[in-house]
Amino acid sequence: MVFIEPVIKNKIKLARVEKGLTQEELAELVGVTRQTIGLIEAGKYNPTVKLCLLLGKSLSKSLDDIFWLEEEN
Amino acid sequence: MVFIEPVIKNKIKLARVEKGLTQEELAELVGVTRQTIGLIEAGKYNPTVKLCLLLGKSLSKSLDDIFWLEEEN
DNA sequence: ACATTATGCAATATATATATTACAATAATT
DNA sequence: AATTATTGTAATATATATATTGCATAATGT
Repeated sequence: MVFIEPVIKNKIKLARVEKGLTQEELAELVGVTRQTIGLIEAGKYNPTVKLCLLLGKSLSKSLDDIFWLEEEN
Repeated sequence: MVFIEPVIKNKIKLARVEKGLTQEELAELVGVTRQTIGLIEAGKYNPTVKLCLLLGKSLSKSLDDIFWLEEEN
């Protein structure tokens, strides 16, 4: 039984820049710190669904638009 | 400035029963304990996006199908 | 060149997601 | 009715998401 570590990807940075927002501005919109946004964009944090939903709302994107599982070939 | 606490809703229980799975079976599929599934279904946990993606995969549903923000009227 | 803004990153602290164990309550089966 | 399977819940422990502070670096504007 081999457990494959799933890889979670996101488009937060792309969607944020499209909206003309800085990390700090987005952070304030969703109620977290700039560092948290930076680490999520860098793929180093596994955010909670509550934060993901707030990010989607602030970026006018659905969860499915922003977050997905990278398929293991 | 009044901060409204967002309410996160989910359809895990409905989707799980539709698939004919017990909490324990779903828990094993996604690699958590039965208690974690029970608490998520009861709306008492705010799961990570990684777990949400694995739940969606196991239940053949997208994130948007399962998780949403309850709108404040 | 200088000042300002935006981002990266590291160390430590705190809050909370999740595990573990256990028991009670309810539903389903025989 | 008795047994078994499923779910609810509580107490404590652990892992990790997030905050806080600070500094370095890159980008942008004057």
